[in-house]
Amino acid sequence: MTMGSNAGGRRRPPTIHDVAREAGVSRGTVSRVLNGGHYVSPAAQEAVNDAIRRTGYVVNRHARSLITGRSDSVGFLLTEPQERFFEDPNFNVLLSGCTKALASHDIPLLLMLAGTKDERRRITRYITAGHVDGVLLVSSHSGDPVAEELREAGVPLVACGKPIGLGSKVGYVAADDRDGARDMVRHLLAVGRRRIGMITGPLDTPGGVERLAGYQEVLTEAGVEIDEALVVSGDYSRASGAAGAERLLAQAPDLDAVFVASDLMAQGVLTVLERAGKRVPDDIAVGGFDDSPVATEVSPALTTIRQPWDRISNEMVRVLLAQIGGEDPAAVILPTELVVRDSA
Amino acid sequence: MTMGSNAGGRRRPPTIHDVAREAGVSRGTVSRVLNGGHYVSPAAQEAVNDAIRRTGYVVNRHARSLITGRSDSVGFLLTEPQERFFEDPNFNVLLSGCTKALASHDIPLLLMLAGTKDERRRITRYITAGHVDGVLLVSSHSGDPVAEELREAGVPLVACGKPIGLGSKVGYVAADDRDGARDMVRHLLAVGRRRIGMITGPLDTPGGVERLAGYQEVLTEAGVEIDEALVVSGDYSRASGAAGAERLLAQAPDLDAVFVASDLMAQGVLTVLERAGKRVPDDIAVGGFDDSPVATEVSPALTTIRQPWDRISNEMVRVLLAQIGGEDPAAVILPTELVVRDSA
DNA sequence: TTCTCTACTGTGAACGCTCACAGAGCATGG
DNA sequence: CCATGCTCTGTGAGCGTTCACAGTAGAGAA
Repeated sequence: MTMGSNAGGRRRPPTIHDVAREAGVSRGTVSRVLNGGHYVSPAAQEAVNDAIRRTGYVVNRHARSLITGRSDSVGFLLTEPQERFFEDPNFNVLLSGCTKALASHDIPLLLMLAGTKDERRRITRYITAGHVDGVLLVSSHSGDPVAEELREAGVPLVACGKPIGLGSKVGYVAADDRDGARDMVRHLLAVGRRRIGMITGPLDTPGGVERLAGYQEVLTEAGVEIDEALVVSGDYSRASGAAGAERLLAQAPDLDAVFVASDLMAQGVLTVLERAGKRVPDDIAVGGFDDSPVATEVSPALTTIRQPWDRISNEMVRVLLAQIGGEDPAAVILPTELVVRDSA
Repeated sequence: MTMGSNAGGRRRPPTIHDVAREAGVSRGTVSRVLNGGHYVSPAAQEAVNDAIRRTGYVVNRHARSLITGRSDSVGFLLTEPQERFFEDPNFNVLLSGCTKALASHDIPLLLMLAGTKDERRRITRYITAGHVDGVLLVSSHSGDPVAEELREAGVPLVACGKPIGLGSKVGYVAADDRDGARDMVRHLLAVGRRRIGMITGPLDTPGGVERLAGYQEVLTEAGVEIDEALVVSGDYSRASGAAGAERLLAQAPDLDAVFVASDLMAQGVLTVLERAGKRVPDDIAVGGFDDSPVATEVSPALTTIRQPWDRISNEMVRVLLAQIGGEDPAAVILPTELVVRDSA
């Protein structure tokens, strides 16, 4: 234990050379041990590992990157209007999931927020210069200029949710929105509801469109007439959920259930219903989407569709690393799960 | 415009050598232009800048870091139980504020989440190996082993909120919790309340302690007797706010105001009060703390204490960069602001 | 003139690593 | 016996930058 507790001025850290000398082998052998250990004798292997432990050696990533051309880091890029995502608890789950999945590969995550035009320019420049090996993208909007530019530059890219307007050269991971919506509406039918309204997500995003499609499909299958007045659109935010509920109550007083495309909106809906004197689920059943933390914090607890955020983040990382490794971009659709609680 | 739109396989990017040749100067001169431009003639300056623009040159940070020993990147380290922070909208504001403040210095932020023991080990290793120049720390708990180890290794460190148990070698930036609490309680007194309860934050954190101290100070000054039954403790979460409100109502039915140490808890309080048939603010005034997004989403909108999160993140970055530059760790206390809305 | 000082420029030498290559040792097969 | 192949090891070069140093030119002072 000659290392450590050297408070203040840091001393020069051991290099691969020091390890080689300590282990009685050459730099090349140490390097081979560090990178998988192929073509290394067991004896050398052990000697090197011992030496690494004794010296407290940690690879200098800059030197490695300089020669390999890889940075061994990836960017997490958010080009959405940030308020929307930062308000959304799912975003944090996604971000932390990706961070941890990457950490297990010893790859740091660089957070990149593209708000202003200046930031967009800077970030594009940073990424295309090769300072990260690939990018995890959160941007459901169509025609995202940053994403488009990165795609053209050939940067490995994996989006969360199916991206609009980007070609086939980007991978993506998404929950099966349509199937989730189907499950929820089937459940509402199963508990005896017939006048089922819906508050959709933004309809310029695939997620928003798919959830609406699932809703319509099941009703059609069940022979329930689709009433235009029962569908209003929102943007996933609490406020838009409240607004949607008010419109819905006005347009269709005989509503007996509502499928809300996000839990956050559902929270707004519950507030409005309570104020309007409607009991949930007795008078009106409410189904959410996401299974975000708020689902269990509201009263009654939300029946909702769980998006497998942990799996989504893991898959995003897996697909991105594969893509960095030279594989073709993959599209992954993950199953959702109906979570029945008190609201429906 | 010979660059760009080279879809697929990236070509070798221009180096400082290419720029030098293009500008008709030496590598050294280009390097000097890149690093502040001292001791460079205006003519050379211009020639180099032109050449940079023509070639689309971007510095190779790995090569630079290899020789300077700096990484020109900083870590954002979260050692708290993550749920607590990820649930808190302020955390996102802090994170995005730091990211942007750093971006304006062209310094990437590496997100580091220390949950499991394995992650803690990995992160400590990563940081002490010098892969980041400094660390922005979110960890109000006392006796944080990761932070302690980093401090001992001499890593520049700036905490958000006054850290407990860390020596004077770490900088920190905090809001003036005590003063904020004083302002709120004075306001409650000013609107005629006398039986003022409090739901505190965690009392093993300076923030929690300070807010309680401010509450007690003002009541004492005002000659109001401090009643033990009027103070219950929470942990900043919605659920603990609700629980606190229930205890408070049981212990002190004549309560006419309550100062809640976070907006999130206040949200829980409002729910309980509504259910108990208490009108806010008529029967009971509610004061929050943070001015987080929920403050305006609940009804009635919360009167609260605004923490200057944008300034906090900017200051954290400023202090950290100064510390990396060799200055001594600084402690910065920023003023809070009373925001009067409907709940008190 | 000559000497000094300042402003500017170019030139190796690093930084710590990986990679290609050469070569050693050993077994196998003809 | 050499030829061939395999496993393993060491060596030199080079990744793209900064830094220390040497050196040039011109201005000003002695």
